[in-house]
Amino acid sequence: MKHNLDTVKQKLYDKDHKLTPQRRVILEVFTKSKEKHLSAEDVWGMVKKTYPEVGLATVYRTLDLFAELDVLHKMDFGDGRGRYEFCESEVHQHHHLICLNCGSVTEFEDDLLECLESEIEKKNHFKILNHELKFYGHCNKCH
Amino acid sequence: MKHNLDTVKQKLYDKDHKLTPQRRVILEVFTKSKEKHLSAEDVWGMVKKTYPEVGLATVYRTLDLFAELDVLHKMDFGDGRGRYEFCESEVHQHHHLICLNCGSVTEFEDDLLECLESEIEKKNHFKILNHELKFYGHCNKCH
DNA sequence: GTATCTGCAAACTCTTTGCAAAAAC
DNA sequence: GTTTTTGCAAAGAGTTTGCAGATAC
Repeated sequence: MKHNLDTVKQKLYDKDHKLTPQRRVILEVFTKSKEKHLSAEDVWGMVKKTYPEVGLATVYRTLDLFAELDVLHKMDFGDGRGRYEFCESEVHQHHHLICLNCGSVTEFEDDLLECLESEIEKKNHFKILNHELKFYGHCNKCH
Repeated sequence: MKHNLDTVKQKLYDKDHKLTPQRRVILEVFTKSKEKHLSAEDVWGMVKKTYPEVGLATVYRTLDLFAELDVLHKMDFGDGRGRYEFCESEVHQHHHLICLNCGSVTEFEDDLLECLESEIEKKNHFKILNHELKFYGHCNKCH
């Protein structure tokens, strides 16, 4: 699932939403930023560079909307603010190593959980839609 | 690691904290409540039944303190409020199935991750202190 | 032209903090 | 007696909402 302007436009129109310059710029921020896990305030700061009059409320509303359309994925690293990144797939995200000292977030991929899921689903009568695995500890800079 | 009044008392005294009636009652709430994942407001509601004049700030401060002493473990289920439960072990907590419809939280145990950890530590130069695994989906009531 | 979207300010929720009085030891 | 702890009220952070004007199509 690769998101470009056209696929997002389509998703918006499918649900009677419009493509506004604000939404376009917010989307651009995510394609261009090298930091992946952006908070609303982060996004706002970057959007204002090309669109200074944008409101923070618009950023929040847009991030919400994009999360609803499965364009962005909302995460929580326990620091009291939501973080957003592009949805990797329809189903599962990758996982995160979170440094308790400096707060840095590293990603890693793993398929081990997939095989666990069907077992857990059966045992608990629970339909799994997504999973989230986080390791907390100290990164190589903070040893 | 089983926490009773005496072990907690010891932990408090070890760090020059005092055992107050408020702290005693808050601890009791966790031993007596059948719902395990309590928010500060939850705890406050239950504490007030036996100690009506307690302040919410005291509850927050006590939960913080207990988390620092590894008596309680603070969690986050993505609903914008912190949740607390007894620490299961010095190292790792169990994991959670979170229903996206009704918000119910079920627990499950699994040791599969333990074997993953040393591999991840080596590959990423990351010292893992704790991990957190959550499955989001629909519980048996909400199918 | 009409429904959606925006910016602003105000409201809201959860949590933290400053302070003087109270309590633990 | 000293230090920690408490309750209160006020402040703080992050997020949401109501509304009138603006914009996409």
